[in-house]
Amino acid sequence: MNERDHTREKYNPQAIEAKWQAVWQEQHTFRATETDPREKYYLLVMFPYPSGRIHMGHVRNYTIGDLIARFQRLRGRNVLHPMGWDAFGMPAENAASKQNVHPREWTYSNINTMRRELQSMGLSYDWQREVTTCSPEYAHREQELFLKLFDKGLVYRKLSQVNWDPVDQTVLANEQVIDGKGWRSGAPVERKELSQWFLKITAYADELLAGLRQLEEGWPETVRSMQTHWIGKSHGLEFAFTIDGLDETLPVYTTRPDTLMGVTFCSIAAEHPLAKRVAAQQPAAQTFIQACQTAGTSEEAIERLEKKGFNTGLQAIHPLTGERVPIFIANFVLMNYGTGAVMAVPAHDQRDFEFAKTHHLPIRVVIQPAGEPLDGQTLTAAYTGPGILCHSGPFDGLDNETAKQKVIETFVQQGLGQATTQYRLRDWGISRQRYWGNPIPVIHCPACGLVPVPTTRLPVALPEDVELTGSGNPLARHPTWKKTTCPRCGQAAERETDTMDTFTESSWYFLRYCCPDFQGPLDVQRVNHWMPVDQYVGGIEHAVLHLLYARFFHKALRDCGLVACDEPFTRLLTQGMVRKDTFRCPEHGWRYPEEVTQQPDGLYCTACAARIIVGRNEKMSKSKQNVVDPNDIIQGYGADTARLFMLFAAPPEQDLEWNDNGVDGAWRFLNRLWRMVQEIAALPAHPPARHQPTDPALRTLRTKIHETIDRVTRDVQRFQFNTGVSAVMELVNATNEWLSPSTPPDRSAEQLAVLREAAETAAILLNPYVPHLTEELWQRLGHTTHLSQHHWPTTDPAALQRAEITLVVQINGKLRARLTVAADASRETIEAAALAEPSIQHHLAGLTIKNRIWVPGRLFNIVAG
RNA sequence: GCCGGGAUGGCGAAACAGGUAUACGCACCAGACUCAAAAUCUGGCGGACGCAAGUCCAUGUCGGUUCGAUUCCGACUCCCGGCACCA
Repeated sequence: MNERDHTREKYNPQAIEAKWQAVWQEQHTFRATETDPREKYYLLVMFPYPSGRIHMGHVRNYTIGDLIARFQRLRGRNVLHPMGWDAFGMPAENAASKQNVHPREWTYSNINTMRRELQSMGLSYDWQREVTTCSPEYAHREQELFLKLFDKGLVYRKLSQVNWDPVDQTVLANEQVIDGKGWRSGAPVERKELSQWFLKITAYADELLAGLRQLEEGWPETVRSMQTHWIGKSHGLEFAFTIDGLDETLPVYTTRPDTLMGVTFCSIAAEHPLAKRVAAQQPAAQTFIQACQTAGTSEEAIERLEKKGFNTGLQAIHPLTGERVPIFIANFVLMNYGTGAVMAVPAHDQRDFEFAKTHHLPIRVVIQPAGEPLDGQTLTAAYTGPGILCHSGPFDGLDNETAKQKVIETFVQQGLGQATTQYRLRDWGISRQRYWGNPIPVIHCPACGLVPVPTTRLPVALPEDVELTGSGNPLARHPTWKKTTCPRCGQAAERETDTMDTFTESSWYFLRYCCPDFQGPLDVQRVNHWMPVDQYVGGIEHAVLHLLYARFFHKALRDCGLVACDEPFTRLLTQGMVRKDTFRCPEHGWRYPEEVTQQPDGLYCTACAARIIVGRNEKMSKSKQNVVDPNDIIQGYGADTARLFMLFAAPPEQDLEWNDNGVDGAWRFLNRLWRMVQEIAALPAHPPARHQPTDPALRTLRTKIHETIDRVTRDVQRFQFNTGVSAVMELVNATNEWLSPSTPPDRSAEQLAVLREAAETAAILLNPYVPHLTEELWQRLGHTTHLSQHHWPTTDPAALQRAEITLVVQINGKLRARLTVAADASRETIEAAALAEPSIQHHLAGLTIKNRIWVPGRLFNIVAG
């Protein structure tokens, strides 16, 4: 019987995982306290919406977060790693109306399921800090925060054009409208005018923009670029045209003051006050305006190609030339950007150009590019590039960038206009006409107007008895809930029936984690102990929505004195999606893998024998029938295998292709590791090596151990988790060489020492990846302390010194020979050895050496010709 | 259209800071063990030519810088993501 055969027990992940999860829970291993003197590290993962069960996206997100948390803990940090539930929202209401359960019941039941699932993954959360946003406690604290923002003047109510989702019967924020459709229902969004609550995010536009520069190191370029674009800051000139025959003016905003002399008409939005005035007198105008507003989205795409307008018959007078130009109501002018009216320069703006072509308006070139001169008659598209001004009176001959400044100066000097800054960003509309959200704590009093609910009368609780039909506003329909008295005058009054956008909850949950039990909005001391978040991990899909709102909310709370730092998330890691092949049958649509049969020439539908179309890898989703249930993997292979596969298959930012064979690979590796450590644990006990051994081969193994420590440490720090795994795999492979049956079973003391060091190092380096297995191996290696509370290993500089190195000999940059030499060999020795190599001599035959490039420790390149 | 990211074996991917391209894993092939299979172990595995030693070619395409380029620069193709009448 050889050494390997009596390998005792098999790796049993279910038993091991249950065992260690229980230990961690009982001993509160991952509890974080503010009194811990070690340096704090706040690791945050985006909390889930409790939709029912966890999916692979969650598994990936939380595995990555857990790896970082465990790594930082081993590195000696006091780690805060909390978890909670983003629990308000529409699905609960939909489920309620369909299944006749209360949204609260549905939500909490899902939370219980998902908490159990997350716990089965062995994630190192401090569950004591669990936060549930639909809890009366959280809603209470949020209402308090709302009132603080209200007092700060950051909340207001106004009549506004809203995006109305006709299916969900609710208002959507601009960010929630995707391709003109509701982000949730997918229904074409309509325009409607309603009184809405807003948070003044625009008051922070400049700071939100400037803050992105501060995040250059820690945030991905894509996210910063998306937010920059979303904020959309631009500089320009605001001035007014006088209107011929009317005693009012038409203010416009332009970023191209240099094209001022090319104006041949003006365009105003359909919702512009002037348009309404015109409509009052001209029925045709009214018809046109209505057409603009009711245009469905499907038609809108077509409509976008065509610039439509209605000539009001009014004339605008150019402030510098006095020229009269027509004013159009145009379907492409937006009311809520700039002034809702634009000066039109068809020669230098593509939209104006198209409009001018369809309405036969003059096109006047005022900027000439270097080279071929442009002619308005023959132009086929607007010229938007740089050039020299012409037909522009006093500005002729200036380059257009200088002209921008000159035109602005002229307007300012003559009191005709001013330099202004515009933002694309608009205030955050938070009103939702839903039940399952946090009520806006304001009372409408007929006498006193809008009166905030006094903090002593908070929280405004949701009524339990509510009828959910799936449409309209349940709170407004409730017979008694909204009836109350005015806190100011005591007269009968009504509650606000709008609830807050659920992005409000996720805008401060990371602050609540710092003090989940605090009897007040936020415990400033504890919040400032943990904030800012050192590392935030989540999906790229929140690049603008959540991540912009949260930054704003945090800054607003800072200005209320509740938190000190300027930016909430120092570093951001956006993980890629989990994808899988899709199968589609021409007859039956999307098919599950088990509904597909493999034939030599392809895949066929089991139901109808039609040939299957194998789609490209797509994000896992129920509709595509390409989901893999994480619970199946965890039950079949164990959480450690699932975690290892997730971390090994791709770097975190990249999309990950789910592959069953890859899961097998992870499983096999863990078994190999298990057997190896078992075998070493069975050898005579010996403390791990502290010094380099005398045996050269053994020295190489110990060098490998320390190189692995070095590589994994670097890889984890730069989030290259996959290569960290590779490094440990190499170490395991190298160590196994010493355990194979061919090696003699009588082992020297130094051999026992190095083998033990190898086993312990592999265990600890993999602990953040596969915590249960490594914890078990650690115990089996004879330790009584827990690996989760151990410290990360450091490298022995002596072990990293290789005695021999292999370097490369090149001729003209081409590899011609490899030399293994003593690490301290001199350049002369190596050059002589290199030139003595037969292959070098062969390739140098007939050539003269012109130059020698010497890279110590790496290569020697002979330049010859 | 604009902004951002990417393209390396049959596949997922690696290459710290311009210096051995294809580490690690998967799949596949061959062998060992087995009555057999699974598991495990050993070996092979970018392409072409060659008995072999070896030679040449290859990191989306084309060009440039360099002794040397997957890496830097320029142009292009394709893919992915975001934004899209923002004046």
